[in-house]
Amino acid sequence: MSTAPEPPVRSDFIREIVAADRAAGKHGGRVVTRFPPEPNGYLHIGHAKSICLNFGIANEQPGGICHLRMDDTNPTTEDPEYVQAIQEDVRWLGFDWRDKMFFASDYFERLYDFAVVLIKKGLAYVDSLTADEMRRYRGTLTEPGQPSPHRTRSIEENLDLFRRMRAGEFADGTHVLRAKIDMASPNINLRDPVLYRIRHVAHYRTGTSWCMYPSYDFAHPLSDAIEGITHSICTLEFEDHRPLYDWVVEQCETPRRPQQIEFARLNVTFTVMSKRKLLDLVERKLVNGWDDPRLPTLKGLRRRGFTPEALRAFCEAIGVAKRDATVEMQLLEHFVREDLNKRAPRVMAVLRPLRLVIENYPDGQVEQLEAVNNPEDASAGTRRIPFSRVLYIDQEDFKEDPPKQFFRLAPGREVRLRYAYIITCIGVVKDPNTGEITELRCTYDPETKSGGAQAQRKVKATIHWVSAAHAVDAEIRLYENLLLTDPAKIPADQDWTQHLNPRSLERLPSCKVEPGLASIAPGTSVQFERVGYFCADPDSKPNQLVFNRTVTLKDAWAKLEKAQTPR
RNA sequence: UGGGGGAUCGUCUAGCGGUAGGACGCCAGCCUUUGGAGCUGGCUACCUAGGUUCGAUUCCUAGUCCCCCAGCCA
Repeated sequence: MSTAPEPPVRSDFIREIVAADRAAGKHGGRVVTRFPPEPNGYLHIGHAKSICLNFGIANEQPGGICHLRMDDTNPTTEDPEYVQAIQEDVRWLGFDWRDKMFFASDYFERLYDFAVVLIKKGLAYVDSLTADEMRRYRGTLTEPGQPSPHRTRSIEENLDLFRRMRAGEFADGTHVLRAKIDMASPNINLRDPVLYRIRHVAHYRTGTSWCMYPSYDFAHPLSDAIEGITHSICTLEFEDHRPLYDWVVEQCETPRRPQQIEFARLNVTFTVMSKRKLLDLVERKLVNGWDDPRLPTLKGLRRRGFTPEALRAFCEAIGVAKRDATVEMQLLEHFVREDLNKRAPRVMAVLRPLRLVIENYPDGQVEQLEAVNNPEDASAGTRRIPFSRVLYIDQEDFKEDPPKQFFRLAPGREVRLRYAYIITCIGVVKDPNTGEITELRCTYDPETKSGGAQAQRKVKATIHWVSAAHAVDAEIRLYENLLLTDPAKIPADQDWTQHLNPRSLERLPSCKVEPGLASIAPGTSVQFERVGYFCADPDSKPNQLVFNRTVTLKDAWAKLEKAQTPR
């Protein structure tokens, strides 16, 4: 398979390094990257940035390839369910690892051998301090650490102890294997980091073959080296692990020496990205599972109606750099709108129905009116929608006492019904007890039918509608920001969930949508004209459709209204 | 107060000694049978102070501020 490399749309400091390395013949001119998630949670949009970067770079280079590797060195939190989900998400995003799917757990035996090499070189030792003691010996940010009393164990004793650790002779926490580097290093990562810890826990892939597991700092660089990774791209917090990364590949004398490069992770306003917080939301049932459309998980975004194209365009637009950055949610929304505007068929849906009767329209008459499916795409064609005497319009499109600049329906006013007629409101029916408006009485002008003689007449507004007798029932779920505050601005001593937006989900159970939608497949995106982009939810049933609002349309009136009513 | 990083429009991001550019956002207007889309115009930035230089966002010096690190997590 020799697909031509894709030209990079824009460059960044990492692509510059890769290009320079390639030009200089470093790594034999090869470019091999990897995306190395730990299968202990679901992927989110921050991972998407990393996926787009790693696969993007590989795809741009002749012969370049990106591996998918499960960094599964901690059996206590990992699960095959996540492995499955991660693969689905990466594929859904549009990337292909071909046959390069790997597991760090497949390297356990080789990793063990590397550890033995280190011990034999006098560069690793078995320590028997408790976790607490080890912490005290480590020193602090400003004070050097002290050597463990076990630091001087003989190579023979270390070899023996390490073998017995593997054999299962010791309980959890009684011994660890540590690198022997420098307890006085100003870089705390170099103060004899732990390489192996005992955990009598079954691993989801290796079962009970092992009762000790390598740490990230040991397994990661070696996994990269084993796979021949050339550029090991990770986030900023690993920057001061790089000397350790280099030490491990150097001292283990691996034939290949990958190079670690760090970039700033993605933050997005009004949402959370940390695994801990996401898990918190799911476990405390503050959201409805990992695919809750309010979550920035890829599963959540997919269910919400975000497309892979939009996500990739977003990841490209945000760039790659080293400074901490928080991208505005509006940028993400911009890219879904841009994508869906080109592709989503237009349909009409009424979210909060208000009954409207056209007094001079013949009772029992039904017309099939022609409507354009997508003004941005002529090939999408047209469809027929039924029109009759009794309709529903959205409550928002009528005001008994319209404010300035409100162009829609009001007593005595006329508006166009999209693809239909111009109507005039001649009466308002109210519930005698509550005063609530229950029905609008209108007349229509038969000459103003769409495409007809008077159709060109200018009116201030066009509103959407559905025919009451023909409409299909639907539940529509509206979403807003998960948080009211940017997580970065929440004080650390505060429970961040206090800042959750109580209106992040609003269910509208009694919506009416046009009949053509009756058999829409879950996952399909449409535009509800004048309202927003929506995606059919898997909860949909034949006579009870469910839609998720992906994003609103830009709304000039909402902005005006907000400006007019100072709080 | 140790070490590692980073500071450019409101937000991301470009710049590699020679007029500070792009995207989102915002504002104004045009257009419109979606107050959508589209189009036009506009808005706002080099952390500070010195120095080198004909010329500094870029190089040097000294500060300031922000982020990360004291897991047997990754």
